[in-house]
This record gives sequence, C-alpha cells and structure tokens, in this order.
Amino acid sequence: MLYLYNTLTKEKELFQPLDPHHIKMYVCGPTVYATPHIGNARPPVIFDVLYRLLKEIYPNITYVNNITDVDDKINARAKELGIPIRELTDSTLKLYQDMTKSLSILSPDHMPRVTDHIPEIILFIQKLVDLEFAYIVSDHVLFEVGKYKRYGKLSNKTLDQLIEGSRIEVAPYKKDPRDFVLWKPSDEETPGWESPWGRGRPGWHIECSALIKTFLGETIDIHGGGIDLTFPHHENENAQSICAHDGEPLAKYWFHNGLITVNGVKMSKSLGNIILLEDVLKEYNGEAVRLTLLSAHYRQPLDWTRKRTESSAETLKKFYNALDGYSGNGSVDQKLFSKFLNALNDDLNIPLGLSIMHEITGLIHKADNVSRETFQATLKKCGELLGLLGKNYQKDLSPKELELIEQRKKARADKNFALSDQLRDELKELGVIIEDTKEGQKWSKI
RNA sequence: GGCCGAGUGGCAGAGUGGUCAUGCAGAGGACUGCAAAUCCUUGUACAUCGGUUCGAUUCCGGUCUCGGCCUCCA
Repeated sequence: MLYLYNTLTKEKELFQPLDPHHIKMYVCGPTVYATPHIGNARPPVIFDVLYRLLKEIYPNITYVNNITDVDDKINARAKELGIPIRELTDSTLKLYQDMTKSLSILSPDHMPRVTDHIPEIILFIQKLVDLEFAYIVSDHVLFEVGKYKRYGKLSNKTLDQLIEGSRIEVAPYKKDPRDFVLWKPSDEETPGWESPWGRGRPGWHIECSALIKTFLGETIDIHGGGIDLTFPHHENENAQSICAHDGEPLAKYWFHNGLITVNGVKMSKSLGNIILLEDVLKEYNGEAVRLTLLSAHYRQPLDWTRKRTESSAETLKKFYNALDGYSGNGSVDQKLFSKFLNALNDDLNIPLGLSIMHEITGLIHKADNVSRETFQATLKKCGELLGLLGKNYQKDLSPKELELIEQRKKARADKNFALSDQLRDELKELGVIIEDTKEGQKWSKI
C-alpha cells in the first residue's frame, strides 16, 4: 500500500491509480540554458526513486520528463554568450544527460523536447481559444484566469491574495493582471513558429499541458516537480488543462519535492548561492552525491554541506564493505525487504529505509556464511530501489597497484612491518584501501 | 501583509499518546604487529508557555525563531 502526500489535498493519501495496469507520471524537466546545479539534481533523483518503487509495485508505468528548449531565459543567455540558441540548448542538454549518468538516474520513458512538439502546443492553445478560455490581444494569446473558478486551489491562493501581492507583471492589454501568456509574438531574431496568431512562441506553462496530453492523455496519476513550481507553473498548467478537457482533472496526485538550501536559505540564481553539480562531482563520486540527495525526507529542505556529502560517502563505503565477497546468488529476506518497502511506501520515507539498510548491514557482519548471502542479497535489493550499490566496486587495479599489493603481502609474510605500513600508505594515496583480516590482506578501491 | 511548512541529543535525521529510531562524532572494552574493518557497552533529545489526558516530544491553543510561496527558479 503506497501512500503519497498530495499537494492538491494537503494530505497523505493512499495511492489508487486510475488504471493499475498503466501508471502515468509526468515531471517538469529542466529549461536547458544553464549548467545544472545540485538543486536541479534533486527532483530527477527523488522521482527516480519513486519511478523505481512504482516499477516494483506495478507492471507498467510511463514516465515522461520534458526538456524545455524554448524560453526567454534561453534566448537571453544565448545572446549573452553570442552563440546560436540551438547550440546553447544542445550543449546544456548534454550536461543534463551527463548528470543522469553520473547520478544513476534511470531514463524516463519519454524525454520530449518542447521544440519538437510546437504543433501540439498550437492545437492546445487553439482549443482554449475556441472554448473561449483564452483571448487574443496585441498578438498575444492569454489565458483568462477568471473563467476558471477553481483557480488557486492547488497553490492554496485566493484570487484576492494574488491581486494584493501585485507583483504580477501587469501588461496593459491583460483583461485581468493574473491572466498569463499562452503564445507570444517573436521578432526576427527570436525563435518563432507560424501560428494562427502570427509568428511566435509558446508561453511558459502551455508546453507541459500539451506534452502531457500528447504522451499520457488528459488525466495522469502523478504530476511532479520542485515545490517552487506549485505557483504559478502548476497552478496555470492545471487551469489550462482542466479547461481544455471539459473539467477533467490533469493529475490525481501532485507530488512536490522540497528545495536545497545553503546555510539554511534556498539556493537560487537570484541569490547567487548556486552550487554546481560539476563542482561537487569533482570531489565526490556520483553515488555519494545521490545518497546525499536522498538523505533527508523528500519534502523537507536539504541543507547542502561538505560534512553531509562526506558522511554519505562514508555510509556507502560501509554498505559496500558489507557486500564484500557477495556471490550474487543470495535470496532476498522477504521480511526485511518488506520492512524496507513499507518505509518507502509511506510517502517515500527514504531516511527510514536507509536506517533499515544499516540494520541489515549489522546483520551481515554477524551472520554465518549461509545467512550472510541472504542479508547481502537483501541489502543489494534495497540499494537497487534507491539506485545505489550497483557498482562493481572491485575495479581493476593498475599494474603498479597490483605490484605494490604483492610487495606488501611479501613484506607482511616477512614480518617487515615498517615496509608493509609504508606500502599501505602508498596504496592509500592511490585510492586503494588495504585491510588485514584473518583471511589475509584485502583491498578495495574508493 | 496573506498562505504553507518546520523547530528532536555534539551533528545529521526518522518517528511515536505510555519499554529501541538510525547514522556520524565522543567515551570504555574486544579483536589486531600497528591500523582499518567489525563486535560489545555507553547519551536526563524532542523551541517555549498553557490546555486535554491516568500519562504528551507526539493532540489542541498561544508565543518565539527559522524557512518556502505570493516574482524567474527544481
């Protein structure tokens, strides 16, 4: 029984799929204009775990994650760099794909690029115009918020509050300051597509509505993203999709992850406290970064510190240590695995799940040879669900490393401890950890 | 200002109306040539003030502090 916290109802709810034979999930993907930071990495990792969990429970799931490659931020950035837009989006997309690889994120079933689906977007907007939920003014197509009575339900805002906030851009042609752009005109230099409303480009929110419709249908099970997308992005998406689809809900469960903070405050471009993923990966391997991203409950903020990442790396070492010597043939201890699964099923309580993995680690060390394999298989299986412990960590050693290991073995046999200690230090410098056990000298590589 | 969320032991971080979170760090011990790993032992934790209750860290209300959204943002 899977329970998920639903932003729409503000409650933890039993997950009841629309169709248990086909689960549909959509997560808002990146706008490809800037080097990914660790905040960009949290949703893909969190949703990757949810994806793995759903796969464990249900036979068939379609997960769609879009790539936004048309956006004014992209245009501005390309101009600043003096490079063609396509070059910027392609190279940034490549960085995101690299991130996926280094953080062991499974590929979603579809990763559509928005620019490959402009006709669907135009059709979607046309429908809203035809139904009179949208109006055309000054070459723009605007969604008329006032026509959707439940606007604000998702983000828990009343119409009055939004007006009082009054930080909304008030273009003079808007009927209502809250109305938002579905389509806007492009000048010669700006990317644009021919449409019934002239040459232009889509507004921010419409792409997701159109892509969901295209790939998954009118109503999906889970729609997700960072909590900061709730308003205005998801609120607007929700409004336009519901209006286009005769009141059918867009998503049954709205699932949002908390944000990454630095010294307690949100990491954001405007504050300039961005930590780039590539910089973190220079110091720590992807798996340690992944575990760090999973080390707090997904809805809680996660304060990014060096100490935290180091602690994750240590934890991984401990887990891998416990898996040492595993044949790969153990059978999973169902009782322990259920305990772990129950933790994840309870609104993705990954920290609790990790504590169970620690418990299993202890059991491995205390077990006899027969049950050890079972516990190791179980730990491995738990790790799999979190996208961890998949590495074959006993990597090949270089000839030099092998040579040093041999030398040390000999030195110990000769009881030349001064030399053996020196060789151990040398190997450590190379990243090879030597441990002496009853069975003799053992090595592992970080 | 409005709407959310949070305050747990040295740190990180779950959770619960009444015997255990867990990890790291610390202390003591076992093992070891020394380490490391591992094992055993070890901690008057739940912002604050009231209320409900036989009993609250857990429920309710007030207060304080912090964060998020209301603007591009994952």
